[in-house]
Order: sequence, then structure tokens, then C-alpha cells
Amino acid sequence: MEDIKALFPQFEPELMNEIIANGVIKTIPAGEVLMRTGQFIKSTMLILEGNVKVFRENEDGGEFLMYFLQPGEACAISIICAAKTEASRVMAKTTEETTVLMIPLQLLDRWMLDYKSWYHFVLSTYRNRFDELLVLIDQVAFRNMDERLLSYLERHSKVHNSPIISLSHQQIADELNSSREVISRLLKKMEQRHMVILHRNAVELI
Amino acid sequence: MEDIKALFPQFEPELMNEIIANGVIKTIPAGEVLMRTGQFIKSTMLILEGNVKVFRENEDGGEFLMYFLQPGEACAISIICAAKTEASRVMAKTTEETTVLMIPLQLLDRWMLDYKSWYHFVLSTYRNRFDELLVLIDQVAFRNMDERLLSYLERHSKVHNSPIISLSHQQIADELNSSREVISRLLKKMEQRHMVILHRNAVELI
DNA sequence: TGACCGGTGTAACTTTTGTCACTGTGCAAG
DNA sequence: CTTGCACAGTGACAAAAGTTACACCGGTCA
Repeated sequence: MEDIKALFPQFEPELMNEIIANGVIKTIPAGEVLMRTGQFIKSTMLILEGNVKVFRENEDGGEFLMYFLQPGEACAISIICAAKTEASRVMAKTTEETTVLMIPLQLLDRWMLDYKSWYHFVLSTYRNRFDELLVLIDQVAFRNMDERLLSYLERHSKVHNSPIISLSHQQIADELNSSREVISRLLKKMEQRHMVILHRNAVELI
Repeated sequence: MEDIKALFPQFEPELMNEIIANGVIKTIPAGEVLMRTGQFIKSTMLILEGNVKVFRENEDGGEFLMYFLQPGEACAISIICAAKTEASRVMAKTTEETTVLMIPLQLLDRWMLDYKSWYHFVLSTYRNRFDELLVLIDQVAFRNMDERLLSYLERHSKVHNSPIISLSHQQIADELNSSREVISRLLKKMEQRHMVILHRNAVELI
């Protein structure tokens, strides 16, 4: 439980006790879908370890990466939907083995009133996700694919704290809702400009 | 004050009294910028009458329509930013003469605790804006300009409750971050398919 | 070893969108 | 009335992105 305290130092002791008493810890292997579009959400998740990608899906199977969730964060969508027992509008997938703390939704409303630190945590979660969506909208509204690809690689590198992005061109294309050939083409150009080094199943940022 | 009660029937009487005692009503002419990108927000606004468009701006002057605000609604961004006294990340413009109720930000935190109806109002404001951003992301991520144009016209028509959209092609192009010629071209095609009738400074949806 | 397969490179082409240049048109101010 | 001007139509072209088709490469596994 010490690791939870370290991840959420802002939570007051009484809240920590409630979290420990009511939360369920679950470990999910890498590459698993942990929330489906349309699925009803029965609990909110705090990420303790690992990494989660949140996607928007369209009718014909397209996926579009929205943002990452990392240890110490919560999914704003899950809080929003859970609060109204609504269906999820997004899909979430682990990229590595991930440990989450699941909190039954009936506690959320009470905690908002009882614990100032929880209230601030939820509001700042909303705010941060909102900001990320604004940045994402900038990308798709104002940027071409080459710039979006670069930001994508940089974001990935930052999240995994490594200059090497271990993904195939196809995976990158899917998450940017583009096609493999386009990504290969752009990556080649970037390699010629000495911005990246291409490996098999990986891209190295310089 | 009766009109405020009619617009916000969910607010309890004590909250209504506080709103009336502390809120400042301001009327803004059509076409005015009521919040600039980067400006610090010193109050939250509830829309009483009229209509507001909220835009995301980029460095080189591009504007991108995010959503509309209508009577009975509040700007989630203004609440989020005001709560942290942060700079606005969006620009808001009236499209008609608009009356807003301005609420000093220092009241927000207390109201969240004191008035359940305010708390629910703020959360549902977050939730609704979040949903609108998700739909917007779908549009730009998965749709071509012709479909986006159609949704844009339908949204406009719905908001103004009229099949006639009184905008020039240039204005439409700006808000979709496209160019006038492209919009003219697509509108012509839509006219040939009997989806719209084109007028000077206006498009009529069928 | 050799068949197989996912991943990658690339050429050729199409579609979509953006840009440039120029024309025409309705309307209002002088 | 005519001049000026914002708005709209359009063809020609360029750029960006998506599609098709195929070659090749480096592993794995029988």
C-alpha cells in the first residue's frame, strides 16, 4: 500500500484508508483491452503501474489514439461516465502489464463531498484531459501528417522514457488513422533528414 | 430575474438568491469577442440569451470552431480555467446579441460544496463539453471535408433553429479551417444533389 | 535448408484538398 | 446610373494523403 501513497501523496489519510478498504487491485497483461466502447462502466480506475492508451473508435474499426494514462492518473472519461452510469465512449488498451485500482462508482459522489483532496484530484483530472483533447484537436485541425507523426513519436518516447519507439509502421498508422505506406514514406524522409533511425519493429528518435 | 429561473430550473432557491446577489448581467453585441486566447479569466459566464461560438486558434491566425454555447449553458473552459486562475486556451465570439451572467470566480469553490445543484450543473457541463470534443475529434479524424461540411451546416441549423444558414462561404471555410474555394466546390456538389439551395450569404438546408 | 510470413521499401496512380488566377454578379454609395 | 466591392463560380494546377501492387528482407519453424 506504500506505493499507492507514493503515487497519490495529495490524498489525506482518511481517504487513503477508504481507498485501501474499498479499492480492488487488478493486474492486466500487456495488450489487453480494459474498456470497450459501449461498455457500461461500473468502476473508476486509478493507474498504479504500467501504461494505458485511450482510443476513440469509429464504425468501421478505425482506432484513433487520444491519450496515454500513466501511474498516478485516472481516466476522466471513466469518472464522467461512471458518475452517470453511462456507456463508455472510448476504448482503452494496456501497452504493458498494468496494475489498476478499481473503485466502485457509488463511492465517488460521497468522496467528492467528504474529501477535499479527492475533489481537487477529480477536477484536475478533468482539466488535464480537457487540455490534452485541445492539443489533439490542434494537431488534427492544423497539422499535416508529417508533423503529427513527429509529435506522436515524441509523445511516445516521453511516456516510455526512451528514444526507441517499439512499434511497427502498421501500428503507428492505425493509431494516427493513416495507412502503413504513408507512415513508411514519412519515416523514410525523416531518416534522410537524420531525425530518426529506422529499425525492424522500432523507430529511434534522435 | 424570472428568466434566469426559467433557464436554470434545477438551481435551488438559495443558490438563485446568491446568483442574483453576486452575478453581473452584461449584454454583448453580435460579433464581439468575449474571451481571447491567452486572456486571464476572472469570472465564469452563464449564457442567458443569444449565442456564442467557441474557437481554438493557432499561431498563424487560423480559427477552428469547437462548439456553440446557448442559453442555459456555461463554458466548461471558463470554469476550468477560472478555478485555477489560468489563461484561456480558447477564443469565444458572439454570433448574435448575447446576454451573459458573470459570476466572480471566488464563489465557485464554495458553491460546489454548498449547493448540490451547482455541483451537478458543473459536472454535467464538463461532461457535455467533453462529449462534444469527442464528436469533434471523430469528425476531423475520420471524416472528409464533405461530411464535415454537412454536419457543420446541420449543427448550425439546429442551433439557430432554422434551415437557413446565414454565412458566407469564406466564413464557413474559416470555421472548418479550410479554404473558400473548397467550400464553394463542395456546396455546389451538394446543390446538384438537391441537398441544399445556395443563396447570397446563405445556405438553405433541405 | 527451404518454405513461410510479417514487416518494410517503393513505384505508380487516384482522390482529396489547397492554391492561383480570373470571371461574373448583386448590391449599395456616391 | 456607374463604380466599387464583397461574394461566388470555375478551371488549372500543386500538394498531401490514400490505394494498389509488387519486391525484398530477416526471422521462425518444419
